[in-house]
Amino acid sequence: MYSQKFLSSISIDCVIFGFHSNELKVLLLKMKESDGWMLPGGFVGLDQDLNKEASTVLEYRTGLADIFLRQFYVFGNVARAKTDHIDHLLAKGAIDPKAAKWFEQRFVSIGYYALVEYSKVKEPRLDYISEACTWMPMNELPPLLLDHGEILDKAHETLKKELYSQPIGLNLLPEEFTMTELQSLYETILQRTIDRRNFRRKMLSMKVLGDTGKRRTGLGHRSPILYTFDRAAYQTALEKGFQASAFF
Amino acid sequence: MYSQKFLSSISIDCVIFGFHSNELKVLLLKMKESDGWMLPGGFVGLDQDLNKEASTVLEYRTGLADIFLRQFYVFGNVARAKTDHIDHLLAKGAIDPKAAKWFEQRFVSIGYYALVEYSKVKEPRLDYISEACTWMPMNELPPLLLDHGEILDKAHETLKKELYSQPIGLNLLPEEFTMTELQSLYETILQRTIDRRNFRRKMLSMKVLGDTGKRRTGLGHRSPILYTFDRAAYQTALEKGFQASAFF
DNA sequence: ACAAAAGTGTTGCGTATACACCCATGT
DNA sequence: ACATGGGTGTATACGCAACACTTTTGT
Repeated sequence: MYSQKFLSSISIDCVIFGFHSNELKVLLLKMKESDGWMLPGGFVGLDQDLNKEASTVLEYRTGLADIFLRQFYVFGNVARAKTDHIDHLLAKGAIDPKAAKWFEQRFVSIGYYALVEYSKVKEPRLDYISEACTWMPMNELPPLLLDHGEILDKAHETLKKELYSQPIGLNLLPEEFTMTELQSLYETILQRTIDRRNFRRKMLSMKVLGDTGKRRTGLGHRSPILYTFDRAAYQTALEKGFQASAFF
Repeated sequence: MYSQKFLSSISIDCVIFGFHSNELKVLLLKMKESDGWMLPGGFVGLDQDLNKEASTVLEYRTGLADIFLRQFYVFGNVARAKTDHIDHLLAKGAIDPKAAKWFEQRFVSIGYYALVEYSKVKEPRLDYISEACTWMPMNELPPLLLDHGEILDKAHETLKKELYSQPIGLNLLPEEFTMTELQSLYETILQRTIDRRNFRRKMLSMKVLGDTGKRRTGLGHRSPILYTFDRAAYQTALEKGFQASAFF
């Protein structure tokens, strides 16, 4: 049973962001026998490191390993554990009654957010209490169960902040992309427009982009340059961060 | 017993920062029957909110309520729970053997850091396994048990980062202070020197300082102006943050 | 008078912002 | 040829960084 395999009272919730057709999307689970959606999550194996377990959840859902994944907040209010929907699931037979005790307990949930390349995720995997696992656009989110709406908001807020001190995009875009696509990603996350020319200058000054020499053709206009991320430079920028000393 | 009162597997560790005689200090517990020191911490009551419980720990140790207190990271590696020192404490009789099971379990610990006004903390309170609770300077830390050294480092690192996007000082300085004292706090946290004139200009431009009209006298030189924080402005700056849009 | 720290202003430089024109491509 | 988006440059403003002299106070 659960209690012999997992640490009790602790859960992990993952906000998995993807970017597709100019929209920021999140991977959500549609629960069986319920109108509500949830964030994919899991529990912590008795002999597993916490962060490792979070990437296991991620890998299970997306099939992707070595992905940008980061803790952003711990949700530990008593009130978050209104288990109405668990009762509902039990009543409907979606959860094994023997596991009821486990699911009815109060959980302190550690929130992680991940950035993944939309196109690399093939068929998000289901578990036995979910009837669907799909990308949902951030703009038109379905109703979320428990406090998952709040968790999602906080993740988005964190992502916005991180954008200012770190490069972002390596994990969200395909291998090769145009400057406009990169800008579109930034605009989507920040929810505002950015001047094209200034954006380009700023990005190039970061020295994390490599020009592939190639161009994307077939559009009804001038062919844009295809860029890649310079992995080494990107990694350095991630670790060191920007503008940490742009003060005093 | 513990397991009837607290969520299992979860602990809270608090890094409580204070500032005194130009040194950044941390409140640490000296353990009975051991050479090691620990961060003050606690567990989460079954019917208590997580953040609330963290401020309970803080209040218990310092006697202060309504203090700057923030989550900064969750420490959840399996390896962090080397319980050698627990065995030691048990052997020495410092822990009730009936509680052994509780203390021997693996904990995932939620790290909080707090900023408190050194002079407001009278006698840090002890518990039954600590023989001392005192302010220790960050520069000359004693040996810490478990992964508490790592936790402390991460807290300090976080504090440094936050300094760039938020005002800091309201919780660390006395009600009235000179510009030099404020600068000294910043220099101590950042571990570097700052130009006096630039610092003053920057601080005043933040509009969070109020001139009390008073001056500190009795020093062998020109009497410096005493400032206070404008609480309302400070609070706004905390919530909104600085330079969030100093990019694009 | 002297020592020690506080108060004050200016200049340069780099970076963010605002803004407009020409270029390449597919239809 | 034309429409559509891509590529490029310049001028301005603001903020950070560097830097030196005068003022106040206690001894």
